Amino acid sequence: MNVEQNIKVAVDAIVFGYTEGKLHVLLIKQKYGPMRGRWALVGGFVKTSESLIDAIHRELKEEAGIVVNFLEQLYTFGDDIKRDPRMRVISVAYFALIKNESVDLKADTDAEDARWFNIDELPQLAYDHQKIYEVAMNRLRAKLTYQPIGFDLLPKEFLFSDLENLYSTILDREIDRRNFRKKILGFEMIEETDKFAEGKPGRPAKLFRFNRQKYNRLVRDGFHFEI
Amino acid sequence: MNVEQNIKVAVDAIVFGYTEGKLHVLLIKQKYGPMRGRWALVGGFVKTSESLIDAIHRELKEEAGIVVNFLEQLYTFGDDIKRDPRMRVISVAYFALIKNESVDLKADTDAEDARWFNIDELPQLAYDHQKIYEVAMNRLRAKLTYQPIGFDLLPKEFLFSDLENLYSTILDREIDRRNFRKKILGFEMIEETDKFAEGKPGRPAKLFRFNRQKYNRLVRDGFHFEI
DNA sequence: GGGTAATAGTGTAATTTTTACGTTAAATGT
DNA sequence: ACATTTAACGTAAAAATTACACTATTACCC
Repeated sequence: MNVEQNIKVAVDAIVFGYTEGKLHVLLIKQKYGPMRGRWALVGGFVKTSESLIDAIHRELKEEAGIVVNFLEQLYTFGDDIKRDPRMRVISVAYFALIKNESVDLKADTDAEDARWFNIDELPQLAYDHQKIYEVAMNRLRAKLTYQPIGFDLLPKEFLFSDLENLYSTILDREIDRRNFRKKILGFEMIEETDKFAEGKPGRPAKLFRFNRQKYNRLVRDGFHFEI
Repeated sequence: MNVEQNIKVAVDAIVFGYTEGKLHVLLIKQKYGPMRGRWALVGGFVKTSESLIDAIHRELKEEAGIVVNFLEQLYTFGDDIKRDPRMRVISVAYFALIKNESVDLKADTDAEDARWFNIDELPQLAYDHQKIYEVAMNRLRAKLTYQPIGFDLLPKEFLFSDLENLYSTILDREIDRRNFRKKILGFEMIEETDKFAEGKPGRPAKLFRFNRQKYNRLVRDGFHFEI
């Protein structure tokens, strides 16, 4: 069978990280092509015999040298025929979260540079990547309230104040410390460690750990996370 | 620029309808190709200069002669390299709802037949369409609880008992009639008409109407629908 | 070593939301 | 007129959410 169609398929990933109390996005400076010099999401063309998920994993490794912590399909952008000026390209966008501790960015052939940008200081983005970013921010905010993805942005062991801060930063609203703690602890999916934070003024805070097994068990039994 | 890639892009729509208290899915009997004789979702290849959304609207019209009431992207299926045995095809799947009153199915060139199937009596589906159906059912159930999409499956004017029935059928759980009515009416987005149901035993029921403008206004003001 | 500044940690009462539940109302068919 | 069928409705108990302020533990400075 011969299908008369000339559409190329790309994958792009929007990767969020959280450092120093701020949300960041990973961008790659384009080395070639019509968007040379502009910053863009991690991404590239899918190979003919490669699954979409393999393609995005490959690009994350090639362009930034990272392995992410959470990854899911976001949306497929294919309504703007001219989103790539060279030819018809549709992009299957992925949404990713990474614990910043695990990040060691390394630029590679396709990219002149890979960098984290504070979301309040994003440069002008290539292609329709600004649109993808906006869809992703909405997904992040929505998802944060009904799935425990905040833990995928924090180190394995974290402070309650960090978690609280992450929520109030991303959701952009104040959170009552006591009620928040009560609620989260009530879920019984995070555990105290016997370690304490060091090098900060004030009373040292306990470190906590998210127990994904416990969470999965709860979900199996019909539990629904909700902030 | 020349990209070495030979992937074809298709769109498929899973269309839900609700008639006689049962949920139905629209299927097309394949006339040609490797799945000849099998039932499949509405769909086909995207044209090179056609947006994805135009493509799915075109297929819905060509293959079934329908205009749907609600349409959104569901997921892009592209991880199974052999989902189409002929060549590499990825499918951008759409999720659609239709008021059955407006349905007048007409088969066309690509399809030998277009038919509604009760979801409890689905035939074996072509390609990976069973998988798409399952993802869509999950989306339908989830979405029903946090967006007023039930109204997109009912006639413009409907009975409370129909709405209640729709919810308990799709969510597969019992619903307390009084609490349900109280909650829905409390949202102030549906209106009484001065008409009554006819031709049924028992006390005649009032017909109601969903007011989308009111709903949109509520959403603008921060309202969140939730059953 | 005592005071101050900084962050961590905790409980209770009021309000709101959700749940559970039974009786009367209006029509049709015999 | 009476039996059957579905519609319509309100209240009390329970649960969840919100609002709110003080004590605890450390480091630093004098």
